[in-house]
Amino acid sequence: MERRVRVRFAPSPTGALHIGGVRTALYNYLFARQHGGDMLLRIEDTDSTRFVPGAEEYILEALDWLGIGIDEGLRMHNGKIEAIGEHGPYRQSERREIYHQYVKQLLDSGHAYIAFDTPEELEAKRAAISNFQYDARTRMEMRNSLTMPAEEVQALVEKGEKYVVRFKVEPNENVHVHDLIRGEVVINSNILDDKVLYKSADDLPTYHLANIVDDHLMEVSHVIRGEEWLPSAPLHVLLYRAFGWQDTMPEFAHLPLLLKPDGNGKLSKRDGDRLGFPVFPLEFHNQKDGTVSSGYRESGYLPEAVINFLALLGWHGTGDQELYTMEELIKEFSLDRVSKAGAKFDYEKGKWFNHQYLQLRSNEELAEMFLPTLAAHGIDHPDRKMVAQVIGLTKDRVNFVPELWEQTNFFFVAPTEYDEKSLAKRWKEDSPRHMTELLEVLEGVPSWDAETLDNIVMNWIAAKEYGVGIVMNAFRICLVGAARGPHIWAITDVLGKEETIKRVKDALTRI
RNA sequence: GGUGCUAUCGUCUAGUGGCCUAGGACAACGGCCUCUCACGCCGUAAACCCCGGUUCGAGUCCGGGUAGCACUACCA
Repeated sequence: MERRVRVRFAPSPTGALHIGGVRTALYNYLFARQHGGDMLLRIEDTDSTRFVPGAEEYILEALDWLGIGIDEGLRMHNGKIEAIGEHGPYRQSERREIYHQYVKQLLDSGHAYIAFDTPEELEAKRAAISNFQYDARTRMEMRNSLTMPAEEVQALVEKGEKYVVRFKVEPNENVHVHDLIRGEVVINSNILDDKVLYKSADDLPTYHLANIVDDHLMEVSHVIRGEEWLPSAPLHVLLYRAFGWQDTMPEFAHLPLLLKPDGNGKLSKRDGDRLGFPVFPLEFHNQKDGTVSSGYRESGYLPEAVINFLALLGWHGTGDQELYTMEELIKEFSLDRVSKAGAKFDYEKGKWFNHQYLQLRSNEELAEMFLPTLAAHGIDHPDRKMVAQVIGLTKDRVNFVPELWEQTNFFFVAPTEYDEKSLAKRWKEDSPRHMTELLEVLEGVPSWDAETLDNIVMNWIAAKEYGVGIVMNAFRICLVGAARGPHIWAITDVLGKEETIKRVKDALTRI
C-alpha cells in the first residue's frame, strides 16, 4: 500500500526562522515535490510564553521569498496569511479541543497519568537526587494519579489545581526507530522519562503530544526534521503505539545539524553577530526584545543562491554538479544522499553561489535592485539605462548588489580626491603634459565611440612614442580617481565627451 | 554523568571491497590575459581520527578506543 507523500514543516513562532530551519523546510519541500506529494506548514505554538509577535508572518514570508511553496496549512499569499486544506486549524494553539480528546484517550487507556508535582518540587527533587528522572523507578514516590486515590485526584482537578499529564513509559523495552538517513536506531525505554504531554496551566499540550496527534490527523507520511529530535524519536514511536496508530506511523529522517563555521556546535544567532554574516533569511525586528537581526535578503542575497547553497549543505548529487536550479534539485534530491555528519556553515562559499547567480540576472533587473543603494548615496533619480549599462560593466566583479556601489561610484560622482597609491605608481613626471596633450586629441575626435577613440588615441601614443601604460593609467586616474575599473573606453562611453574632458581638466588642476 | 548520533583536504563533499597514484567545489597560493583593478582561464599545495580484525586486497566491512556534536525542561 503506497501512501501519498505528505510532509510538513512545523516551526515555532519564537523568533526569526533560523537558516537551519530553512534548510529543513527546503528538504521537506524537495521531497514532497519530487514525489508529487504535499508540503504542509503547521505552526507549533504550544509554548505561549515563548511566542514572539510577527514571527509567524516572518516565517511564511521567508519561505515565500525563497520559493518554498506550501500546499496545505498556512502560507503567505500576496502579502497576507492564508490557510488552506481540510486538516485545519493549522496553528496548534487553535487545536485545544482536539488535543483534549487524545489526552483523555491516553488517560483512559492507562498510557498516561495526571501529576501534581510543582516545578519547585521537581527542582528540589533534582537538586537532592543526582540524575533524577521522572520514570518507572521514581513515579511511585511522586504526587500523581498513580499514587493518590482517584477521588482526591478528581477533587484537586475540579478545584483547579495545576497539573500535567505524563506519558507512562514502560520500562526496559528496546524501542526501534527506523531512520531513512541513519538506519536502525535502538534505545532502551529505561533512559526515557515520563514526558509531560499536557499542561493544565495553559491548557495546551507539549510538542511531543501535539506533534504526534497532528501528524496522524494530517496524514503525514514522512517526518523530515533536524537531528536534535533523534533522541526523542523513540518516545514518539511509543506514542504512536499507545494511540494504536503504528500502522500509519510516518517514516523518519533526521537531518544533520548546521554547525558554526569556527570550532564546533550548532550554528546560533550569536555566531552570525560574532562572525558578521546573517543566520536568518530576512531581516527581523524582534518586538519582544527589541533586537534586530540581519537577513540574507537585505544583505543582497538572491533567493536562488540561498537555496542552492543550503541544498548542498548536507546533500550532494551523484556527480560534480554544484549549481542547481530548484527544478533540478527537485529532480535529483534524495534522502539517501543526505550526509550523516553535521555541516559547518561556510559563509565564503555562500558568497560564491551568490556571485554565480548574480551573473545570470539581467542588467535591468540588477539596476532595479541597485536603486536603494544609489539612493542611500544621494543618487535619487538616476538614468535607468545608464545604471544598467554600468552594471553590465562591473557585475562580474561583485558578489552582492550593494557592492556594485564601490565598483560604479565614479560613474555617478566625479572624483575629487585621487588614490595615493595609484598616484605613486601610475602618475609620472610627464603625466600632466601627457594629459594636456590628450585633451587636445580628445577635443578633436570626429566621433565619441570606443573604436574611434581607441584608434585615434593609440595612434597618437604610438606617434609620440609614449608608453601606452603610462598614458592610459594617468587618464584612468583622472576619470576614476584610482587605478582600477572597467576598460577605459567603456568608461568614456558612459561618461560622454564633455564629462570626460572636464574630469581630465579638473585632475590637472588638482594633482 | 547517562543515552544516542557522527568521523575523507582549512571548509562543503565524491567514494557503497580492486576503476584511489583518493575526484570536484569554496578559500589560499602561483601563472596567463591586460592600460588598471577585478572577472575569467590554467596550475600548485592540501585529507581517509587511532588501534586491531575480516579479506588475495579496506577510505569502503566488523570490533575497540578517541574526539566532536545532540539530547537529557510543565521549550520546541
